[in-house]
Amino acid sequence: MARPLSEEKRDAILASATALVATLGTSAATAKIARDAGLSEGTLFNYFASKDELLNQLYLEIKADLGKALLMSYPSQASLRERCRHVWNNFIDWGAEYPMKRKAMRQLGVSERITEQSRQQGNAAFGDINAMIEESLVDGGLKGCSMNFAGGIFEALAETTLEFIAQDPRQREHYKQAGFTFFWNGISK
Amino acid sequence: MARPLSEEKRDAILASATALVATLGTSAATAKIARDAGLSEGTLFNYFASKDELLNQLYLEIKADLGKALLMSYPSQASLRERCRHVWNNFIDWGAEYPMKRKAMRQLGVSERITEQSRQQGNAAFGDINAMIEESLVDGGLKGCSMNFAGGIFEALAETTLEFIAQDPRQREHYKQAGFTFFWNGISK
DNA sequence: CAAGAATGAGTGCCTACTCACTCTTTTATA
DNA sequence: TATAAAAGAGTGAGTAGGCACTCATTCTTG
Repeated sequence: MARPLSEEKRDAILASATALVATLGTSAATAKIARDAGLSEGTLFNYFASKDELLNQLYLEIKADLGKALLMSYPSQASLRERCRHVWNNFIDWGAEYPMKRKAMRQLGVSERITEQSRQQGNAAFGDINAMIEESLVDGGLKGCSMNFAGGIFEALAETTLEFIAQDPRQREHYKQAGFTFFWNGISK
Repeated sequence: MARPLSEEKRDAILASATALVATLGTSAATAKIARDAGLSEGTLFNYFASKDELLNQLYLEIKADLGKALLMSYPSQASLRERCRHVWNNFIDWGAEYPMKRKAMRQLGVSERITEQSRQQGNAAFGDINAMIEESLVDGGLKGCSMNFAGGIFEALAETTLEFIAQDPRQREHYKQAGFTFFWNGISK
C-alpha cells in the first residue's frame, strides 16, 4: 500500500558490500557500504536487519551466482571428463571475470559470522555438481570418499588456480589447463 | 640493567592470540588476548608495538612452526614419492594436532593486515619443500608450471584434507591417505 | 638505586544500530 | 479524474558500546 522496497537498491548494497568485503574483509563499515551504494546508512537497515544478515545474504547470493555460472551451457550428453572440464572452465572464467566476488567469497568463507545454516544452504546450490563429481569417483583415486570431499578438493584447486591467475593474468589459459589436468589425473587414478 | 622482557610472556601472548584469532578472527580484541594470557593490556604493547605487528609476528611464528614440522625426520635418501609422502603426512599430523594454529593461519592468510613482506618471509620457510615439489614436476602433469603453483596446490589440498578430518576425526587416516594419493596422481601424470 | 617492565584507568575514535522526522507511492473515495 | 489519507521507504544526527593505544604510576630486578 505504500512505496515498495527497490530491488535495484538492494542490489546496489550487495554490489557495494562485495567490493568492500573483498578489499577490507568483513570489518568493512556499514556506513561505507551504504555510502558507496549511494544510500544513507539508515536505508541499509531497511533492507537488512543487521550487518550479520547482510553478510549472510551476500554469501548466499555469491554462492548462487557461482552455482548458476558453473552450469551455464552444461553439455549433459558429453563424456564425464568433458562435463567436468566444462564446469572447471566455467569456474575459472567466473573467478577471473568477477575477482571481487571471488575475494569476497573467500573472506566470507572463513568468517565466523556466516552461520552453519547459510553454509549448508549455500552448498545446496551445488547438488548437481557434486553428483557429477561423485560419478567420477566410482573407480578413481578417491574411491570410497564422501562426495563432499571431492567437491571440496575441486573447489580448493579452482581457488588456488584463480589465485595464481590473479597474480599473472597472462598465464590464465596455462593455469586453467594445468589445474584441470591435475584434477583429472588425481581423480581418475 | 633492569628487568628483561620475558620470553615466556611473549609466548603466552602468542598462544592466547592463536586461540582467539582461530575462533574469533583477526577482530579478536587485544584486551581479551592479554587477559587470556594472564597479563594486562598495557603489557601486550610492551611486547608488540601494535596489533598489526602482533598479527604479523603470529603469522610468521606459525608458518615457521609448520615449516619445521614438515621437515621433521625428513628421509633425504628416500625416493621422491616417499619424501613427498613424508612431508604430506607431517602436514596432516601437524594440522590435526594443532587445530588452533591451523585455523589461525587460515584467518591470517586471508587478512589484509598481513603485509606482503610477511607473506614472502613466511614462504621463505618453505624453500626446501618447494624445491622438492618442483623436482616432482619435471615430467608430471604440472610440467612447465612455476614451483609456487605446485606448492600452492599442495598446501590447498592439505588444508582441505584437514578441514574434512576436523569434521570427522575417525576418518583421519582415510582422508590422509586419499589426499596424498590424489596429489601424487595429479602431479605424476 | 636506576632502568625499565607491569599496570589499568583514561582517551579519542570508530562501530552498528536507532529514531523522529520527511518524502514518495499506493489506494480509497467522491 | 482529482483528492486525501495511509503506509512505509528514505534520511542522518544521535547513542551506547567497543576498540586500539597511552601514560602516570607502581613494582622488580640487575
